[in-house]
Amino acid sequence: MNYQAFKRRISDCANDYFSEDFFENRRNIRVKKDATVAKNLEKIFDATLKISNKKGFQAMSMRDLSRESELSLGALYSYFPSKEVLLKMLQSQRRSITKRILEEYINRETGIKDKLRTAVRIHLYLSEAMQQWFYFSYMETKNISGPEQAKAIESELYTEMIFENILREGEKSGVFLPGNHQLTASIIKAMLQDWYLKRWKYAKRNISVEQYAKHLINMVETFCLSAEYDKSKKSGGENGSH
Amino acid sequence: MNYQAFKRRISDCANDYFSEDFFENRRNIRVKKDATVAKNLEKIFDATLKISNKKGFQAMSMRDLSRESELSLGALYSYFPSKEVLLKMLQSQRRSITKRILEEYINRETGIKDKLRTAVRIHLYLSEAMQQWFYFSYMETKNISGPEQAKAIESELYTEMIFENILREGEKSGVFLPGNHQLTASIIKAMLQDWYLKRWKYAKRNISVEQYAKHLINMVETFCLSAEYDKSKKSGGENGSH
DNA sequence: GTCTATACACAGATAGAC
DNA sequence: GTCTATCTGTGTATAGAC
Repeated sequence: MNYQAFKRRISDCANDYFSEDFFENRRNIRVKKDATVAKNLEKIFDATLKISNKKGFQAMSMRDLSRESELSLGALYSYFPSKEVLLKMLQSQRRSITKRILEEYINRETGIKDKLRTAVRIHLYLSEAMQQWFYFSYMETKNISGPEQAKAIESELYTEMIFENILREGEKSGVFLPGNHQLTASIIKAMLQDWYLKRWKYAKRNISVEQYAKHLINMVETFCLSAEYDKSKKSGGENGSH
Repeated sequence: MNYQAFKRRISDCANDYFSEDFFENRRNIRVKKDATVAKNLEKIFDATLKISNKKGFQAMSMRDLSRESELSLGALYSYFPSKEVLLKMLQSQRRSITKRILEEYINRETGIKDKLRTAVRIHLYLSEAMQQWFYFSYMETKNISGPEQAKAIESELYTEMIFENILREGEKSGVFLPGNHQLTASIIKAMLQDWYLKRWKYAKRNISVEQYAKHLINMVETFCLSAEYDKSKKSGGENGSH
């Protein structure tokens, strides 16, 4: 599975505006026809991400959004009742996609070593395919009050737990070394996040998502794999990172 | 050098509002007496960081700041001509401190392995001592236009270069393995940043900055140290991370 | 469904008394 | 040096025509 194949695979389900998770938001929308809703919501969400990633969600005015989305101020407000709810809708729609795809790919793997590799790789691929949203979500949800922030934290811990569980399970079967798996999982998460938080840097250096994935997997396995499973380390292994 | 010792050491110079780097900002301040300026600037900066870390700098109104800093709106404006300049002043003052201390400690080391350890450790200690500002700087400077953003990027790359150079130098003397040092340095930076970006998480888990530093150094050395220098790996070394 | 015009609140910044 | 009172622009959100 490389990035190109991944991107083709998810392109169908990416515009799913009427999945279960999103459905409660449907009542916020005054417009009747589903096709119109899907088309315009996508314009609105895209515009929101584009502007917010330049100057922040707070600093984005509804007039900015109106210009970029090519809908009038009045029209915008028939898709959401307030700017705050717009953010909630965007978050719930994108989070739903992300969770579904991540789980789908990880559950497909059986070997524990492959599970770790796939988790790293798919997370990177996802954040590459939806870079604007991942960045947005990281930067904006911290400033939101109440239940929306709680969901952001939950989401952070959820991904982390995936890695922690893989490491723990791997330790039991002797594939991974014992250690502070929670802390290691946190740090893996941090490394994954850097890919979308510093996209400008890696783009400038022509680091592809494949290269980054390899380097990261190499680093994690060097640290986590127990001796008998660790074939590549200190031997000039084939993957070339070292 | 542990964190407590570090904190005592830097507490004197932390409130240095009249160093060279900051001096050009002195003319923005209408108030004459240096002692008054230092006292009130600290109140203003602290309040700015406190409010901004809750809801973002954009969302912080001057009335919020007035309340928190216990200075009237009018008084505030005798310390800076605009909200935008306030941010510049805060950034230049804190950046100046950070750079000075980081260099001071790293240059003190001679052995290359110690240099790496100290760079990691002092960066973590600094971001622990000035957590609010590190967080603020990360979250806010992305949304700023022009030269201020350029400075943020420069600062990011500067720290990264410190690590890249250490790894490169260590490779020459056979202490570190060859590899993509730039990429490894990026990732080290990401791991360092996680400490202040996810402070809430580590606090809740009672992970101390010492523990985090140890884990991180262990991880980096496992990956970078060449075989003959790597004594702790796969042998249940004394530091207990594995 | 989408538009234009507008209500109303609150932001940043200043004036001038003390 | 610090205060209160106020100016002026821009923000979110709505009303009502088409």
